[in-house]
Amino acid sequence: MTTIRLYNTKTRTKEDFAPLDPGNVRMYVCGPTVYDRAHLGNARPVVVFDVAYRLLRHVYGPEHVTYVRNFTDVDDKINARAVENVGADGDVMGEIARLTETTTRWFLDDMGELGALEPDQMPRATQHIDEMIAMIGRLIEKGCAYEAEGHVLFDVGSYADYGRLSGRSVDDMIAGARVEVAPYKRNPMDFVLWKPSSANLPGWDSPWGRGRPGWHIECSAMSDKLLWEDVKAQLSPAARAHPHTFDIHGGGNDLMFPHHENEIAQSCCARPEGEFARYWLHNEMLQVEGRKMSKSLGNFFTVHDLLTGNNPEGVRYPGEVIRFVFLSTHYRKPMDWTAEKAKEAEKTLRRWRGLFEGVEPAKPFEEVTDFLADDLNTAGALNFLAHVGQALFQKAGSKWTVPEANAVAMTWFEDASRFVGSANLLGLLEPDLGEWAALPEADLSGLETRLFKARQTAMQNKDFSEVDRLKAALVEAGVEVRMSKEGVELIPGAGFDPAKLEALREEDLWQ
RNA sequence: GGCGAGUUGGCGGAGUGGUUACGCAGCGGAUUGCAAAUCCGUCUACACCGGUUCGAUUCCGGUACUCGCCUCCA
Repeated sequence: MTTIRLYNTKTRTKEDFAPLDPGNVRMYVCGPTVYDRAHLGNARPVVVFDVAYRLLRHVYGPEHVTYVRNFTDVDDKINARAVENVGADGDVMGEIARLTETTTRWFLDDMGELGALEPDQMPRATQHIDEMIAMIGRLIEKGCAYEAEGHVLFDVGSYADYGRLSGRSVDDMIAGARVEVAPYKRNPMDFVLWKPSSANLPGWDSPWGRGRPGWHIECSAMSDKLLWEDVKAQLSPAARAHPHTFDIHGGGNDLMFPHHENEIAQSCCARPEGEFARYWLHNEMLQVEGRKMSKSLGNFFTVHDLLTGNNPEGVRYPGEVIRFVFLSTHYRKPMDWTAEKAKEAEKTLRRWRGLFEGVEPAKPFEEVTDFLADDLNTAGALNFLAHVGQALFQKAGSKWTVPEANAVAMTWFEDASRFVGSANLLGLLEPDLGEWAALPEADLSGLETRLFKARQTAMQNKDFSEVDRLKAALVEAGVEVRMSKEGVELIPGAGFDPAKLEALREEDLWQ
């Protein structure tokens, strides 16, 4: 069996991944707060951990892997946005329900376009308030949390390892803290587990009055419930006895502190006989055109903006292209989204698509697995595929001899052609993904015939004016035109516009 | 200030203790109604300084620079 190696933030080393129970591999990833469209940065962890999920499924079997990603649907940002949006009826609660439901669906749609499989479970925070209240109660019992002015706070002084994941000491953090400290806090670093809520905002009854949970406790409670309490009876005896409750916890590295640090403190203190996640994975941040993505710099894009062409280039980037760009940078390196990169990605995909056209998808081959098993080396896997493509290409063009240097690549031919031929090759390990935003396709056969005939006539007349008009019209519709004596090839490009193409068919030019 | 990551040719980006990465762009040529595509050929590398070594871009130490997080933000 393939040994997966993962860089564990907790130990700062690449480790062999040994599941607590190979029959029940469990991964939790922090999901979005649902108050707006997902931006490009939100998408990176989704794609990264989608690859991790696929790899785990490939190695341990789909039925032996559980992936949980939450939706944070109770949060200050949601409340604030709802208050902003609310109509004349002043129904803030109704607006919150509408907002969270809509943005949740948007998120799933957009991520689906990027070829991300849906996690096995996608809990919403509001569905697990009871578990959060119970966990907070346990923390108070154990002396790790205290009530103050309607709030419940976690006492970081009660957890000796606080700061270990992110490599900070509490003293340093206090010294460097720039935020004003609420007077009721025992320690400036103490964070909120429960806070009061006003009557017009979401709130739940609790031993500490009507209120709502803090952000950090949500993930602790949901991961504990779904990846430990609900499944521990089915675990192997060894896994049940193991101090760790589940295998992998993932997220962006900006969540390392304070969010993940706080999760660890909460989960470990609520269950002092044990620990929490065994491997911690963090993806690096995304940049746009070399700079941090921010609204003020005007380089802020939602995934939807890129998919639909609502961006400075006015280009609709298929999800497949976006995914390719993501995968071409290792997840622990900063990734720079640039229009040029996206253009290159599309070109490469098209080239591969052409090479492997008509080849049936088949089972993945182990070379790709090996790359991914080495700490999710997606860039290496893509490079490997590029090599295979090169070999295939050279084999296809039989005019000349294949150089000795490519002899090794040639031996991959059989497996590679079957695998890479998949229209969904960026699934990398599971070629059959179902529907997602692939490169645009269109029926251009009639137009090809028309253009080819016009060109044949023109070759005899030596009058190419009509051919040029037809070509210009196609280019205008975003179609790439290739002509030769043998035939005409029309390829829809990034700027392809089906509506314009349909309009073309109606014109006399084409009759 | 604290914590962490990175620095490969014009650009992107793998990889390796000694042998061409690769792609894009460029240049020269073939082909071509124009063009595109394609083909052939070809130029630019491993931040800097030490150390280990027969030999380092690859390992170790230091310097410089860049970036991210520490603040709602993935």
